[in-house]
Amino acid sequence: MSVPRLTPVSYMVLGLIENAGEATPYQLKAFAAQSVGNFWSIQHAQLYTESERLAKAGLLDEHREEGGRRRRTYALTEAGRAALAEWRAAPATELGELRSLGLLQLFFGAEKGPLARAQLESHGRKLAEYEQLHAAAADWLPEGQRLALEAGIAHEREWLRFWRAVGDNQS
Amino acid sequence: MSVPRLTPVSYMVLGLIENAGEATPYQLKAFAAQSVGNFWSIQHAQLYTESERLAKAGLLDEHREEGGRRRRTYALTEAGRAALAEWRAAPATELGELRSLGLLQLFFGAEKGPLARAQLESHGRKLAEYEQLHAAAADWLPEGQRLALEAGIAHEREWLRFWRAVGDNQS
DNA sequence: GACCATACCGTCTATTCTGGACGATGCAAG
DNA sequence: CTTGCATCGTCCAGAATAGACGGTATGGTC
Repeated sequence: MSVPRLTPVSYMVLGLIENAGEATPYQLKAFAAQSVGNFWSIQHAQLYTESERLAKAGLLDEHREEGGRRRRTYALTEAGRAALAEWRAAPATELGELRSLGLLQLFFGAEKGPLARAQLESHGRKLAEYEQLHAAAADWLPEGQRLALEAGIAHEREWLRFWRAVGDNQS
Repeated sequence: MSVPRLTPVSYMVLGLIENAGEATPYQLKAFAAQSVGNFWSIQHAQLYTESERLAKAGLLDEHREEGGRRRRTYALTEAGRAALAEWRAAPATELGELRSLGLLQLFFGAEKGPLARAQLESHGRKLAEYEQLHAAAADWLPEGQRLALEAGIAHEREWLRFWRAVGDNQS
């Protein structure tokens, strides 16, 4: 019940469980993989440890299957709901970081041509994936999730512009 | 001399030291803060541990002041130079992640107005900083570094577009 | 109804990274 | 000479990562 530090990952878990009503860590993994994981990925193992941690802190309610796999299913407690609401109500001012390996290589003087080609390939693929997702899901997705997806699309387009420019004026 | 896993941070340290010729971790911290740290930040403590690790691996040469602060100064060895070159020659295909706390809050249903305002403020500030840096340094910066800065600027502009749109069509 | 392949699911370990406290040294102004 | 600030380095607890490993359920096939 003691309240440990809540990290972005904590809120991710709380938020995902709020969306789902209740879920096992394994299910969270699947939800995350095709949504929030696209811009904030985490290790699957962490979903297990984080859920447990949040349960210990009284923010999640845990109950476990009797037989078989003994799956743990989690749901929000009132305290969990409150913590999530409180976090949402305090707009973040922090900025993300690009953390692009390709950009790092460029920064340290890698050859532009091959690097641009490699990155264009990857970003092109990712953009196509996002666009397909958007076409399929845009009108039933909650607005925040749709907007997040659109942010992802916009940044992928920006990366394509960028690497195209890098690749063009090189040899 | 055994070669441990080299991480992006390893190459960052190697690259920074290559730029500087030789440097103490404390100096690296200063270099990083105003350049590569803008898109791939690390803890200052890690510069000390990573330098030591790389020295143990034979990629850096370490020598220590006799008196006073007993600063350690590092320089690339041949092996270090080679490792860096090898890394640069293998173009990364990985993609970065947005990892924006604000986007996370939006995803999970935070109110758009206040969030957009907070983010616009932060991104506006950052963009101004980048633009000033670009104006001051664009023509003497190595090309890769200049391009990285321009990537940062472009993405900040994209964020501003995005959060403006989010803030506009809200209540 | 034994078997096998394959999906489903959870845990574990080693290592790295983060956040931030803490403390020491050096320098300059009063 | 002492006080205050910048410089500089170390340390620790806890969070996160990478990925190996192992167990459980399911549904064919022979």
